[in-house]
Amino acid sequence: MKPSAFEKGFDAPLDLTRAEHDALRHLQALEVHEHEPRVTIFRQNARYGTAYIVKAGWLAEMRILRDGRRQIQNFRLPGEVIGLDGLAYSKSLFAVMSLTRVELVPLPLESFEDLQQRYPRLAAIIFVQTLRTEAVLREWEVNLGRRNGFERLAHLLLELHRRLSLRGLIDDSSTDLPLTQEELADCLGLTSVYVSRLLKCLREEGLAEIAGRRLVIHDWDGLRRSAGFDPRYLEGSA
Amino acid sequence: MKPSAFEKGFDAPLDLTRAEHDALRHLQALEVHEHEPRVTIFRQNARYGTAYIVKAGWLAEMRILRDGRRQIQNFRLPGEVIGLDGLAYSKSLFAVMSLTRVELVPLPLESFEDLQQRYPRLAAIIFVQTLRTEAVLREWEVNLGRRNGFERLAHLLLELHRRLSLRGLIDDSSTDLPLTQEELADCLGLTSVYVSRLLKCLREEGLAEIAGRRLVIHDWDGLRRSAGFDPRYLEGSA
DNA sequence: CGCTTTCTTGAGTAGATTCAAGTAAAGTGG
DNA sequence: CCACTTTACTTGAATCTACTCAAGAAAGCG
Repeated sequence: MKPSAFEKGFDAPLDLTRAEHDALRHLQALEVHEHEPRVTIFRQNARYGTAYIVKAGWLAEMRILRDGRRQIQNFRLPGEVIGLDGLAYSKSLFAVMSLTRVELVPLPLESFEDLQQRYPRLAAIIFVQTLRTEAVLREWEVNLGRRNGFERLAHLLLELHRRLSLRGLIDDSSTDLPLTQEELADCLGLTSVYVSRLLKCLREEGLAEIAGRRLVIHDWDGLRRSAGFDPRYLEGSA
Repeated sequence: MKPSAFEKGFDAPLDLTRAEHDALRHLQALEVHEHEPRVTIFRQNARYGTAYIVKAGWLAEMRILRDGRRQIQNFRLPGEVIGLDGLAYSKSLFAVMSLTRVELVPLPLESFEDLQQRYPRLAAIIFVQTLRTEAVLREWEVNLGRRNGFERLAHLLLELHRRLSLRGLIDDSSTDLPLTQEELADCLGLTSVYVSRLLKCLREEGLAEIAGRRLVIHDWDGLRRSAGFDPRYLEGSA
């Protein structure tokens, strides 16, 4: 059977045994929660119950400040886990929202120690994934702190393309990009007005363009250079 | 015996058994590496060997871009672990530098699975710490992306104060702050010139001041309000 | 005590914001 | 299927936050 994007996310760090694969399949078979696009999965400050493995779809993790300012902290794509921080905090520090239709496989936190016992390598994979997430957050810090608007946007588009492509979710040269300019702005620490101007720049310089909710990268190498993009933080343990 | 800052870092999430305490003590007794201030502990892009538990001192984790721009991604204080990302990446994505004299206790990565076997709760604590680190990085993203210079600086000072205080490292109302304005700027995504001006603001408004490498917070509550600081991301599983 | 690094302050500038108005695109209901 | 409403995007002009350049003061170091 061809591995799904869901399984690819888990396969990346270690090769799984049959039993581990079966455990994953079993989880999926048991129960899958579906949600519409733009639905809140975890509310900020709400108590955690269970975590979920993303089986399909895109999600965004975000913080909203009291005056309405919003910062998107990360995306979650198939094969990644949301709500794991319930292991360290009883109330969520950020919100999670679906960007597309999503399918989520529950991974109850109470049974996490059990998982650690029965499938230590699955637990290890989740730990490694957490470290990968950390690397992404660190890259976003660099993006927000030390790159200008143009570089930030270029970098984000390259990251998304790479993350999707690693999961086999790129059909052709263009990709579905279910983000408004407002949301892009909230990833980049910019305003939507300025993102619109930056996209125009990218288009005019023939680097990339977003049209009809799809992203097309025309000049991969030029884009990489102008973003200072180095994909190693997204790759396996290479 | 009074728990050291080192042990406090590990105590926070779970109470340790005697055996686990002994394991920690044993590690410390075995070998402690000391380093001078402003020394590179991990070079960017270098291969990982071992991780270290910080026993004493401050460190900074940072990324340097090709043109010299620098972003400090996080600090590491006693009780925290550096170099853990060696479990997910073979080459380090960022550099780690000592800010003060530091004492480091080696935690070899090859023996990590062993640790997981023999002391699963120590491994669990390290996992929870990793999730806490993630929360700090997320807060820095918010700081960099959606707060202005004044708020960013105020927020950082409050975070540092809190993190030190949780480890029992605040002597009186003032704290040692081994950071140049250049380094503060590289945490905040600003320039050192502007940080100097912002510090003047803080001083003039009677909120806080840095003098002679020490931080004094005069108006805790005013500072909290102007930073929008909510310390929950630093606390236990409350 | 001289040398270097760090900090301060001023003046001019640029990257990004705000405000505002208009256009295009996407839903919604008759 | 079309008129209506709403949401998303584009563009211009004015403004501001934070930067650059520069030069002098203060502090740390050998």
